[in-house]
Amino acid sequence: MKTSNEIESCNYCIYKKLLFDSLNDKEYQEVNNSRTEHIYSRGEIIRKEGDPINSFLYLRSGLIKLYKTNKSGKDHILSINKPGDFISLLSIFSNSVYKYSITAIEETKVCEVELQSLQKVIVSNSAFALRVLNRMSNVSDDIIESQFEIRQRQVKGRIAYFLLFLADRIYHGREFRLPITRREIGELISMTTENTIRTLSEFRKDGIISMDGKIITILDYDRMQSISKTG
Amino acid sequence: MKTSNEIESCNYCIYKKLLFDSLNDKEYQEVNNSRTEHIYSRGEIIRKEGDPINSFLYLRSGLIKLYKTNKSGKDHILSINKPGDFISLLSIFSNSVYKYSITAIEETKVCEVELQSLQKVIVSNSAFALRVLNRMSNVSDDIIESQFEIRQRQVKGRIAYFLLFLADRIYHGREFRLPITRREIGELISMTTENTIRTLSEFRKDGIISMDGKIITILDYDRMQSISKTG
DNA sequence: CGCGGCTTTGATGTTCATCAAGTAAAGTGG
DNA sequence: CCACTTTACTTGATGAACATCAAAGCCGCG
Repeated sequence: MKTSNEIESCNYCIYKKLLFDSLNDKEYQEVNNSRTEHIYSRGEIIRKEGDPINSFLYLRSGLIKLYKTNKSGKDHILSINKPGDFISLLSIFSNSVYKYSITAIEETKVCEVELQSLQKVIVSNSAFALRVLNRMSNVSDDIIESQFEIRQRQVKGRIAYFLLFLADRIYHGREFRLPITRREIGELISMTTENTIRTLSEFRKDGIISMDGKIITILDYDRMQSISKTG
Repeated sequence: MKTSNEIESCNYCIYKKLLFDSLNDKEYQEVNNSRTEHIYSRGEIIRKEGDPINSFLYLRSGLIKLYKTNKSGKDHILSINKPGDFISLLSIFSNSVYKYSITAIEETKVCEVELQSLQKVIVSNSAFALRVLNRMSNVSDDIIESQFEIRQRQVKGRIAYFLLFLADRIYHGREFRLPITRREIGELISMTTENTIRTLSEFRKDGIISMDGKIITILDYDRMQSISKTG
């Protein structure tokens, strides 16, 4: 992890509109003065389940995964998040430690604001508080939603759902580089690595996707959607 | 649904300590004046996915299920909640409609506070706001936690996990009446009704539980725990 | 260059869903 | 309150979906 010496201005940050718009100058200074920026490279752990929470984190650029590790040491990915999503969940108000681990799956820039400063501003500015809550609850709701969608499908449908998630919500295009390994896809959709690979290969053989290592192109979008719905 | 004419005092309510303790007299009046009580009998729908949110709900007595219905019409239960848990999720601050359906699975008393009153008090009293958030985020976190636990087990482990949940967290004893049907257990643990029944029967044959209709007694608690862990 | 993690495919067996068919229990209308 | 209808429960048989084990090629990195 690298901490930037020169802090970037928030003027062009997506969070400017999403969040900080409702702050007055003094409040903004309070937040900004306690704000630091950190850059994590692919694979670096940002926070571990059980780490103490003493700051509020949001993702400025890059991509992260939220996951939990079970007693056997197996990871289960809860969600993949992009800029605009919060990293900190609501636990920052209730739990003293992180309930989930967070790892960068691409080079990722994270903004960190000390919890004390955030709380000060939240108490004084209820419009801001509402926005923070709003965003945080979205993260939880999205996790619950996607788990709901995953659990009612079988392998093919799960893979299709995941590929469409990447195409539509993350990369906004039909060709992209898989940000995670095939093992991790398995950890996300609750399947073994082998079956994940087998299903991707089937999609390739059936002409639904083309695949070159991690580069995936969705060739038949309609069929993919149909598999995601029915599978 | 029956609406009580005489509103009960909050003095002996569990939420008194959990929530309303931090309110001053004026704030308490604000909340209490807009508060109504409703009694739902077993099976009655309290809110449906998509219903507009215009109040804040909490469970005073009884038992409810939170669930979502998929496009094929199949229900998936997200959680079972008891008094002390909130019914309203964080969506009350962000979404205008319920994201989950809520149904009483036992005779249930629900307190309802108009959203406007709640928001007024939240803005004026940050200690109260924090407590509300706290409780609400717990509900989301619990859903995510239990889905995480369920998805890494197979049938026997899932059933064992669920029975231990009932014994330890809901009924605080080894003998209890199943609050939901076997089909609903399937909807909760993502299994078919038949396999749910078969597994319960196996547990009975193996002397781990005894079963008389909906009455379950856990005979061998240790073995049940071991199945929940390893299965 | 070699080691470890990732990827791939095949063979095999287990777990689970589906279908079928019947009993029991619970709710409903006359 | 009883006949009727629906829903819940149960068991067995069968096949599909999936995990596991095994073995080998690939790739990146120190």
